[in-house]
Amino acid sequence: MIFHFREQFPQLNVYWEKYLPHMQRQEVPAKTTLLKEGQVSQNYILIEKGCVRAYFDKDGVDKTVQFFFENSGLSSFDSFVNELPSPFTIETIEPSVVYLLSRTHVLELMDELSREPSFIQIILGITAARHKRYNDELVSFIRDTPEERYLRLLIQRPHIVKRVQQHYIASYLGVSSVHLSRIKNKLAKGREHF
Amino acid sequence: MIFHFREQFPQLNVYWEKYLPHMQRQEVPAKTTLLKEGQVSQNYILIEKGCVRAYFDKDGVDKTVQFFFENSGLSSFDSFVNELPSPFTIETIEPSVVYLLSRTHVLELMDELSREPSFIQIILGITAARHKRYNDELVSFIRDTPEERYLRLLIQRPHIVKRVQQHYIASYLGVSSVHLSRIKNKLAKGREHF
DNA sequence: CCGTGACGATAACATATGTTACTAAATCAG
DNA sequence: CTGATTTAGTAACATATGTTATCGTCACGG
Repeated sequence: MIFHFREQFPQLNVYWEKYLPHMQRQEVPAKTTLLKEGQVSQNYILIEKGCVRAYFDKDGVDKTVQFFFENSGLSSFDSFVNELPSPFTIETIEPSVVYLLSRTHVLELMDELSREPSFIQIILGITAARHKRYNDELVSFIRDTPEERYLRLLIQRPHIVKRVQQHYIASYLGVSSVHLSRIKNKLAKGREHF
Repeated sequence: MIFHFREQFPQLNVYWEKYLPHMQRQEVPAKTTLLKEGQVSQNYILIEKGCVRAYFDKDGVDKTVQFFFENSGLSSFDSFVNELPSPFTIETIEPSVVYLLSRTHVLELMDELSREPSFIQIILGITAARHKRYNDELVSFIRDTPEERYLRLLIQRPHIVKRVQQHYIASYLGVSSVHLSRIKNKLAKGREHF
């Protein structure tokens, strides 16, 4: 779906730096669409500054799938690799600075990378990490109530809650923004006995 | 999480057949636990006949994650590979015939397999297919109502609905069995105008 | 053949969540 | 700076879903 590995695999930074001259730098305001649902992803996106979300439309309602922050890279995986219509939109949440690297250059980079002795380990590591992330997300949807999912987010990834507007958080948790307000209210009441 | 690839990668059958002598055949009744949540998975499981489900316990309630049928193999992936406690239980739904292949032999098999020229393609293919499956499942949970998920199951994997008891289906869809009854009832009423 | 238990349907009620509308505060654009 | 837009909170009501209890059917073992 989406992959981002710069922060997990710093040994790759040398490659990114080598390809910097081929990247297109963009300063964009909030709510800028970087890739539209239904279009073919042409660029791998690296975030230098700011914050981005991936979402798709269901009967006119946004469904947020994931958030991305500085020093991470992403693409609509299947769309980018196989030149298929992307199943979701990628849009900035804050004013951001991003670098775009075209498919051609990414393929070149991959080709170089494949000569790296630890290529298999890197690919397997990336794959396993990505798999674990999606899997944990799925299990959380199956197992947890929205309130539990919110608490988990607060504990495990508090920067997201601090930084992202609440209606996006609600959309990510799978509830309406009204209901997220209720959840927060209920949790606050639970704490006020102290 | 769980992987099963025999049906998708028939070119691997020669390997399974070679290791048949090392497999332990078991005929077991329905509701037999093959691997218990919290224990370390010691065997890769191949289903010759019957039907199996993976589930975990949440506050005393079953949460079914996946179903498996004849000619597919499975394991609790992370548990089997990294010798960790399995996050879920694997249990037969019907009287079944299964073959168990121990970790030692699976590792031997993998070692042989890695000399196969198309090893990378096979691994990537397996990984990509597995990733797509989990991803589709996650998207369905985010996007669809339980009723839509049930319709999707009816259309895309009708054999599951035909073969598996309804409370397991309900658990898999993420609703109570009472509510699944309501959904079926509502759908039946929608159709009775014809 | 009978009793027992598993299964699915249904009803009644409880709780969770969505929807709409309104308000106040914060943020943005000119 | 100021009006317009965005955002978060709240209330009231509607719908979805869970829980418990009951019932009829069916399969199975004694």
